[in-house]
Amino acid sequence: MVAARSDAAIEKDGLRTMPELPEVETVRRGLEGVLVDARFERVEQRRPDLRFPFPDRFVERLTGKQITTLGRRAKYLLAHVEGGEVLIMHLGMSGRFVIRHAGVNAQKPGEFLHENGSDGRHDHVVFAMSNGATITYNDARRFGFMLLVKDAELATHKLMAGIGVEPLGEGLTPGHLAERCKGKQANLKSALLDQRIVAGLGNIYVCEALYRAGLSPRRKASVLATRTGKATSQAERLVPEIKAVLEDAIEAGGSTLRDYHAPQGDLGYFQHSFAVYGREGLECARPGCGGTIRRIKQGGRSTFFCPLCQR
DNA sequence: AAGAACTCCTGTTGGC
DNA sequence: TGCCAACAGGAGTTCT
Repeated sequence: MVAARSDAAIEKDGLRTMPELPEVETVRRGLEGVLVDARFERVEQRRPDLRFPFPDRFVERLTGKQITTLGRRAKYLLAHVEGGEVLIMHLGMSGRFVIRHAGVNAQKPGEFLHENGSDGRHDHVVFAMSNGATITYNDARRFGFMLLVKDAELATHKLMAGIGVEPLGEGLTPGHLAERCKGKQANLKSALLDQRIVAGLGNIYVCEALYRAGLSPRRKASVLATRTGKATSQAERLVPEIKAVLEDAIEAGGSTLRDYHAPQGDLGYFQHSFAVYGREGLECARPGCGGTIRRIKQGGRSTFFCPLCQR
């Protein structure tokens, strides 16, 4: 439970963040080098389901196939494979990939996969690639999943069809937010978590973006739009902060990858420091504010914010 | 129709 | 010290 961790523990280990857009993008970059152009030499599926059942003939449909590209949409990883199918992968809450390179840190028989004490019992899928790399998908909570769909059906697949704009693309503008939030009675927090409005934001980065923008998570989403649906100053303020907080996090994840010389390629969890998330009871970091970070529940989830400078 | 509540899961944490 | 309930949350599903 991140929020209740002691300051000392946070100081020592940093916060472990759930996979939101920046984490998924970092995982994508980490996997790209070992997946793209390689073939699945062996695919091991160790249980019938994760969050959803694995696709029919999952192993057979991948084995021997070459991966052409590894993309990302919202929090989904999209591996296009030879033969016209796309492997859709979602990390859920606790999903991670561990990369082992041939001759460097290849797994020996009976060896524990993780240095963190895990005994490998949550290692659900293993990809042995033609380049010698072994990629293991580990997911304790099994909120993640893998699906296979035809290339041509990806765009209309029900998981993809309704997804909103990519926040780092040109689609996220104050005008877009205004249009989608006009008249919306739900609070700002819920609206920004809604994947149909903006893709890839999760609990943490919504809290952080609202903090940076000085907007209260309790305000109605309709604050972003005028009566005629034009962007308000609040929307103008929020959009650049959403982009900035995500870019900062991707940059931090990038440093994690660059600094990664250790034998364990554990992709999926990165240590960040946040301005509000997990900081209940601590002083607001905004110069001159002096407020105290509060935690409230919105939609059953924790929201962290400063009641003094977020209005 | 929009929005809230419920559901899946397991490791970690805090209270007693 | 051990036991157990509460909690973390993405997102599909079900409810109001």
